[in-house]
Amino acid sequence: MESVQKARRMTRQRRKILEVLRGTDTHPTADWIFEQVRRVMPKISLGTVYRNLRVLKESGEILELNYGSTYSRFDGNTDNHYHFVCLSCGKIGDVMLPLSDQITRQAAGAVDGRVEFHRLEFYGTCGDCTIKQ
Amino acid sequence: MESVQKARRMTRQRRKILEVLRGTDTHPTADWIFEQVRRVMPKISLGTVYRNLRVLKESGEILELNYGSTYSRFDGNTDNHYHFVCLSCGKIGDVMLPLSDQITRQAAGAVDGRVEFHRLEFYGTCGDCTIKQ
DNA sequence: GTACGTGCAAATATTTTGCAGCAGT
DNA sequence: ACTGCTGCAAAATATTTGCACGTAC
Repeated sequence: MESVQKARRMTRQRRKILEVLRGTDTHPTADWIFEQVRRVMPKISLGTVYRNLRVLKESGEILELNYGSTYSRFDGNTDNHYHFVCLSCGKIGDVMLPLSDQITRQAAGAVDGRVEFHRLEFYGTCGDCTIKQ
Repeated sequence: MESVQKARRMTRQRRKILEVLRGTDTHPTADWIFEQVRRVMPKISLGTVYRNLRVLKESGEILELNYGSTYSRFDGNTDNHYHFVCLSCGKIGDVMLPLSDQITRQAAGAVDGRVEFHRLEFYGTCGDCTIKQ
């Protein structure tokens, strides 16, 4: 019943995907990452992007976010941090607020099971959209 | 530029979908709701379920949740409350913890824009799955 | 050399939509 | 009667997968 860990290879594609993700703070979609990588590797396929995003997520090198849309966004910053989602334009930003262990501990008492971590998202209207309104 | 509010009709289908959603605390998927409603309305279509879930969400009568899966789950309890997601079996439970306005206020100072509300999810292993391991 | 990874294309899965007739108000 | 809503089926979207070949180790 033990799950066997596969040997992972750092391919050119995987390295580039990780590089793109670490080089932005826009929390991009799989398709956006695909377009960026394609500029330097025109033959890469979207399937490869998805496969790598899954591998990278499983190994804890990136995070997958699904905040109220039909598609996933990815985050190359794995320090646990909070997000702010703009209800008007859909943009996702980072929130520079200290993580609270206390919140997780509080929940531990209110839940049947073991709480490992928490995720907190703020929703509202971002600065740009407030101006346009 | 004003968005005009449409008159909504409480059809048999819409009423039943809402009833199903309010009658469970399992945070079901659109498909599960479809199967339940189908037992009493065999001719209802999945498209109608999706259309109604959207209308009900827009009018604030239900919540849509997307917690790390490829599909949405829905919640008939709109008192803002927190959720606990089991990483092992995917089950979503409610967390009976008092909502914290303080958290939203704290974020307001750390974000460029207007923060309206927050969502907090806890992740871990639920009681059932802890036993099985 | 081995076996994991890739590109391609087809398959899935979930959600949305056009349309003609139905039904709530 | 007016206009929103339904069922049906097809379309759109996002993601996954089978396969034969390629490549990191």
